[in-house]
Amino acid sequence: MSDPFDDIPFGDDEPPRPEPAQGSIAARAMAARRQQAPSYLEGLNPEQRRAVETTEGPVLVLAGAGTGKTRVLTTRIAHILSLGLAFPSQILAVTFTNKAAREMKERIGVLVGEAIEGMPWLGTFHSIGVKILRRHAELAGLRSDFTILDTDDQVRLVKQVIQAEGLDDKRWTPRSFAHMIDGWKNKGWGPRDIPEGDARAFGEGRGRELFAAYQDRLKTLNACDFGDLLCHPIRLLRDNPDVLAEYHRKFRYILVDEYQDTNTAQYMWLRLLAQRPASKDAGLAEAPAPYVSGSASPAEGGARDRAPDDFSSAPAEAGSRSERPAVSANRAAEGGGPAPQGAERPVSVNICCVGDDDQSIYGWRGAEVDNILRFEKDFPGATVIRLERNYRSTQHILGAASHLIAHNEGRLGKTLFTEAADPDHAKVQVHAAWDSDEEARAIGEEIEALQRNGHDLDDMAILVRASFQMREFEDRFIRMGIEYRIIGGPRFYERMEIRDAMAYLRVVAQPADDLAFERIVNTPKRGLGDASVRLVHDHARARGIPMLEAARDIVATEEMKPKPRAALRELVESFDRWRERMDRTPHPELAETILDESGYTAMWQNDRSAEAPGRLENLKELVRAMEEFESLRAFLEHVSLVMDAEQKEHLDAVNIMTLHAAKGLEFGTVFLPGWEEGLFPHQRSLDEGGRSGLEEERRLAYVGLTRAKTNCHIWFTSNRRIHGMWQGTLPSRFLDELPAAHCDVAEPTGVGGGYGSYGASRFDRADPFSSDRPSPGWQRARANRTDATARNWGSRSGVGVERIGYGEADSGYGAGRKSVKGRVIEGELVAKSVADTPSEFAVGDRVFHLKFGNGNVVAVDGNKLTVAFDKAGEKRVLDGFVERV
DNA sequence: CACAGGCTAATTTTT
DNA sequence: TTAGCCTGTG
Repeated sequence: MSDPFDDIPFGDDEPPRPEPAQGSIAARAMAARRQQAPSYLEGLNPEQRRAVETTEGPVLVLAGAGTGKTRVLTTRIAHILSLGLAFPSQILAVTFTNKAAREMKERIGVLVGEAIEGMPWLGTFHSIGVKILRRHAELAGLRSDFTILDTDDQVRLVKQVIQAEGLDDKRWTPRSFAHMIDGWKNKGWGPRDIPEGDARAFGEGRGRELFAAYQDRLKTLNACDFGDLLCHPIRLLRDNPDVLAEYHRKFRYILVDEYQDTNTAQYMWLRLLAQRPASKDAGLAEAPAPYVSGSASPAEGGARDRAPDDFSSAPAEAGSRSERPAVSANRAAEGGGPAPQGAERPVSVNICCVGDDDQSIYGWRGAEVDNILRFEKDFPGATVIRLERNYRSTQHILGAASHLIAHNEGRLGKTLFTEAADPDHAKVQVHAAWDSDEEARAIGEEIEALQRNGHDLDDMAILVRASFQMREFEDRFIRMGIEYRIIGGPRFYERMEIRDAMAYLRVVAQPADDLAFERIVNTPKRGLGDASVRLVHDHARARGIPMLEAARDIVATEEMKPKPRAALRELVESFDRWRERMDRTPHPELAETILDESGYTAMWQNDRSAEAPGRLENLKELVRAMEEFESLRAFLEHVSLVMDAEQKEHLDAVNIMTLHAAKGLEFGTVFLPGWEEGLFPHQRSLDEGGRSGLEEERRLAYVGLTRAKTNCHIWFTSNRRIHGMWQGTLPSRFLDELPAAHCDVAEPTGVGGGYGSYGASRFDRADPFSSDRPSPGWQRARANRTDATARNWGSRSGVGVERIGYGEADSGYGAGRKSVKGRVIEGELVAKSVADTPSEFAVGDRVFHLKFGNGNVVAVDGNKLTVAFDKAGEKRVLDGFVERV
């Protein structure tokens, strides 16, 4: 019904789609198509075709930039479906971004024809993680309607935990701890798995306890952070072999996009699903999983078709399949003849990973290039296919990129080449500018010139290392009247108004969602300030109930002053009303009602600021977007995981984005500004990542270069404003790593003749591109980095020392001060009222209340007491807030 | 509760 | 330089 996961019961392997009746025209057409090479295979080059047709066993496709990676992936799926090797629901295909998943779905649709059922298991690691987790939530200690917290919620929760532990959240910032937790979860670690050193490094050595406390809070909130969406399924599958076996039987084919970006948790997750450890006992070999039996006895029809449980039902196209022997599922079995399952080799599903180690640029968020480098060891007998035939760029661009990336060590090694005739394409142009101002102006002028020559702005891009560089271009382009668009700004669901609105909806759908409740309890302003919220919060924690329930308790008493109390009662009643309407009102309508009645819409209507109209517009868009979903819950899930801002404008505009955001895209002309030491490679990568940091920066440069189809312009400046101060800069060492044969030093065309004072550089020499690596420019850059650059870019040492000194001096008094206040009070509450649900107070008891002072209990009603206070008179209070004297 | 002023930190970003 | 956050004041 309205349950978002009702529509994916385990029986989804039987898509309710009509099969063409045997002998029907459709069936004959399908059969005919199988005789000859299907049309979708046409136009693939031999390597691509091999990657598509090697459906069995582990396959690693090393797909260089512009070699048709997505095409291979989608065609491979189409191929599997078209041969009837599996149902759509038996193919697990994972990507990193929703965008990639969407594109893949679309392209498969085109290949296979729209008749194909959607692929339920094509999605991001996280969305598939959720799907698994919803089904088996109870095995992870959650209810299946758990909430997914985004980064913001996560940080707020971490902050609460840090404060509850009595730590100073200045010294131990929630942000950094949330980051640490993410790091741990990227490795698949729970509180007990983290190394002692890590645990000691935070919160006065209490990192582990804090982590555990955080996980505890998540559990009580019935919530997951993003990391949990990977970690819970891993633990769940590992601890429940029967569940794992179900998925083993279910997924016949696994495909992974951008494998070089997988982190350790994702890797564990994949290996769990893709591989069973070698079975040691004969018993298992006799009763193998269906796909193993299929390979051991590839008889037609086969037991595999009639496998007893709904996970393993094979395609129902009986007619077509019996013509082909069931394909053996793994190489180990293939080689060993019948019943080789007892072998040491782990049994792998048909897993196909596609990636490019040279484009691994997400190490900083946990990606392990090592995963791709190790593939052949992990999956013995793997087929490795290299795609090196590039369809995107000119010889010069490929030459420059290849030469640059060759400076990295530990690559799997690919060399891109193009077969396209390469008449007189321009070499990669290297430009120097005096400062970033001139850089932006010159690029703007070049763009105008190109535009005059009939080039589309859409086909040009400026790829920067860091987003602060964008502003310079925006300013310039506005002044010059060049249309531009920024790719990768803030996301739709990250906007304040959207998050607020979502918080309302979340509280309605999930009353235990305290984080959402806290977010909107005083938005719009209701006069419920810190003190009121704290009261509710403390009561909720003390009794282990959701804040909304705590609020309900509190408004029945006189704990609060009349004004906030009335406001809170109003809010509680509103939520009751909305929840009551939830099941009988269409959810978009309900959302409108909520935003209206809560005063949220009015708040923005009364706001005179410039953004207010846009925010109202966004709210409307939110409501509109809801219409596409079956239920409020389905919608909530979509937003937390998937929803992103759509680019509406269709006008011709230059694209401005970071190098990271550019991965996977291509443009006729690409501008790469800011190739200076300290900016690119970025000082921080160097400081924190050492050599591997540098190599990742170099891969980023490689990604930048390979985005260009025909023209590529690299720029560096002699001066750049860093944190508001002008600094002299040195050309990037990457410039020295470009091959002379494919690059030109552009003549200065700029008006102000700007870069003369850049000083002696290799660009003044006759042969600027000497190929020996430690060229003068590089050496100079390195020599200078310690003084000029390090100073300019604030290398950590100086600041770090200072910080440690400050921190230690501060920790004693800072932490002490905070903890007394926050912790003790809370501790008392917990100690007292958790123990006794019915009140431990009796009529006649003498009690003390923080606000009302001493008094005598005159009536007891559950956890609510009526007390005759000596000074304040008779009041209704919560037992949690008084103590016996 | 709202606002002003001080302090801090300052890549990359998906889910 | 600047934006965002926190603290202290009215």
